[in-house]
Amino acid sequence: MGNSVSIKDIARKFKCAPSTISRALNDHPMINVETRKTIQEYASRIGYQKNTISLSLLNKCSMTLGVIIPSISHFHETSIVEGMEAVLQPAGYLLNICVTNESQALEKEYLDRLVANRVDAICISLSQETFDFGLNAHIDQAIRRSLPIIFMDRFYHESDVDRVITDDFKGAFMATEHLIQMGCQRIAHLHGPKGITVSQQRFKGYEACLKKYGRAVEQELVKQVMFSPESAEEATKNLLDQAAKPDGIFAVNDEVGFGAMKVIQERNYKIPEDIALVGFDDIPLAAFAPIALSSVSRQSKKIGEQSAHLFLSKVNGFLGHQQFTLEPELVIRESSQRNHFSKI
Amino acid sequence: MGNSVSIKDIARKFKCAPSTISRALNDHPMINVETRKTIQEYASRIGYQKNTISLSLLNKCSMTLGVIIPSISHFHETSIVEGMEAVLQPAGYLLNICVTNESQALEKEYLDRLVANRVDAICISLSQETFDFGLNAHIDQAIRRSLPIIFMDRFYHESDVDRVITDDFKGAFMATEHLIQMGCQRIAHLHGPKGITVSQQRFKGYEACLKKYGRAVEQELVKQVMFSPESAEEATKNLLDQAAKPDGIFAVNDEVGFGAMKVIQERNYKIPEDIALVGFDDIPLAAFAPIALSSVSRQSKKIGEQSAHLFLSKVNGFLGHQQFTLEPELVIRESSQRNHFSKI
DNA sequence: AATTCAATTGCAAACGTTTGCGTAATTTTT
DNA sequence: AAAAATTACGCAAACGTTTGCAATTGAATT
Repeated sequence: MGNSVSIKDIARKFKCAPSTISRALNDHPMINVETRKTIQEYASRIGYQKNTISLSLLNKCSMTLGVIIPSISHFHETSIVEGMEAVLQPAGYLLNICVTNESQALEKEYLDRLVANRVDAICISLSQETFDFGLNAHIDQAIRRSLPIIFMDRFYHESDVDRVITDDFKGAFMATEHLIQMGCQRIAHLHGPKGITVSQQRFKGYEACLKKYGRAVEQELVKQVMFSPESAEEATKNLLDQAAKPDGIFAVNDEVGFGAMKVIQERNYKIPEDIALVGFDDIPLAAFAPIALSSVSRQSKKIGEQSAHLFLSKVNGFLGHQQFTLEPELVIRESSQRNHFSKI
Repeated sequence: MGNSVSIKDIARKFKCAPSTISRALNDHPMINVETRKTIQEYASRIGYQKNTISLSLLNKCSMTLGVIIPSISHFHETSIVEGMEAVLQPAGYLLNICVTNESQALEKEYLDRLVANRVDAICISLSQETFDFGLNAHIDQAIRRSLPIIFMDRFYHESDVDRVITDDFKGAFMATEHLIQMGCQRIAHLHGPKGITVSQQRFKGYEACLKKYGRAVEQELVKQVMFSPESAEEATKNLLDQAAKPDGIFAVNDEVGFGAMKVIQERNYKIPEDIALVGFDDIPLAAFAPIALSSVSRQSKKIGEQSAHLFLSKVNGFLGHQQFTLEPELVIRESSQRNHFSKI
């Protein structure tokens, strides 16, 4: 930091102008080949490292992408980060990652800080607070200063915006349809917390699918859960305590699916014969479950990759907005594959 | 980026010097209260945002911490990031997160880039390649230019270095001792990939504990696994196929513990009565397992917090190196609590 | 009315790098 | 040998901000 060597220091050493050093280090054509060699050797010997801060100031680009996400503790978010990094590392970019914990206030503060740091763009998954109450003023302001904003998962304004999302509705639809095709007559849904976007989308997909097949949503087959084991287990117990039990369960995510599986097994029901089970997110542990858990993949890594590509295209001067909706993918495993054993 | 408004622009607008604007915006005492108000109002109206890049250049500090980690897909690493952010957000710092995928080459490149960006310090968990082959030259060089380097998990040089780690050896020891106290006579270990540091540390803890209780490591009770479901299941099957079966299993991590649990249940052994099971890392899903999985917590979040505090202390001028070793914590759940049911 | 003092504001340098332009030195061409 | 062209390097401005010091203004003191 304080004591790092600069181009000026090297210039003093060689009694020449800083510009000469700069040109030597950057292989400028108009430089004597001998001088260049001498300077380059000296620079690498003392471990000179270009100060990119001054370059950012000069070029008005920081080679940094700001990433604002509500959380970083789930497979989905870390996969997004992995996807971004895979694309942006080779392109020479760094990532500034900010976690908002679904708080609008923090999101606002981070956004300001990233703007102050002049990141080249921001990829954001809106906090629940921002999303629910439409508190977009800070985002709008950022867009107005023509900072590229790329939305992931949660967004607003259908058309005038860059975004990369997966179709949660469709994923839920697919999961439910799959259960129907496996012969399930009474399909329950473990509904996520009301306030959370994915909960709502996934319920709607479930609802729409039932409707398509001429079935109605039965209140007693929809139980709301928190994203905690206790909650998932309790809700499943309630489901199984009812007179008319479900023979299929679509869980809002894999964690909840795990809780359901636990209770189902404790009650000695067979999965998938008695009750078929499908989760969501396709976390790595889904395959590790006692009965490998069927799940819907959100293509999380692809969201990161696609967002990064969108960013690069904007850096390279692409004008106009781009919108990508990635297809969810149903991964069928033991927990719902009813012909699994009979086939063998 | 290109079109953002600067202090000079505002100065032109008010026909005064940039320094006046600067002082007004920073509440400098030697400024007319009227001027200040006018300027501040105008600035906030047009959404002026200070360019911190120029400040970084001037103050030789970027208010950014570089974080280099081998992976970001596990609970451990994301918790570290969470812990850091919790401490550093209020302090006004941003995080540059770089994922090396255990590659020394990438680690090197990221390190260079972070140095070029003049981050105020780097928190690093060495890549396996760097660690195994002692390819520390790039790290040493960074240290020599007096950039603060804080090691997490993997480090070298016992004393001349800042580091925050958890005692994996001790954690493994505790897990094994717990199984012994639960009355297990034949304790197996599902050993992680040979090359990985945690595998080695955890095996050593297992070994040392057995030794303390006058038992030897039995080759046929130690099976090596990859961190994949298939591998964990296969190894467990091998264990259970043997004539002398284990009555306790210490798995190198929770994912492997899940695989083991699956096979044990398939074979209709009872957990924990027939076979007690302990994992490692205490991932959130451990509590969701069909039989809630006992596990050793690495205090991942605390690693992040402590590293952040260490960083702040160095920023504030603390000289000399600091070394923290956090205590692992054994979380006992159903899978190993043998008096669990009898007590009720 | 001359002088001192305080209150505001301006000037310029600094941070590290790049780059267009000018200029000197050297070589080539007439 | 003079003119032109080429080569290699230096100068200075620019990016946006802060800050010590100088300068200006006006008021208060002698």
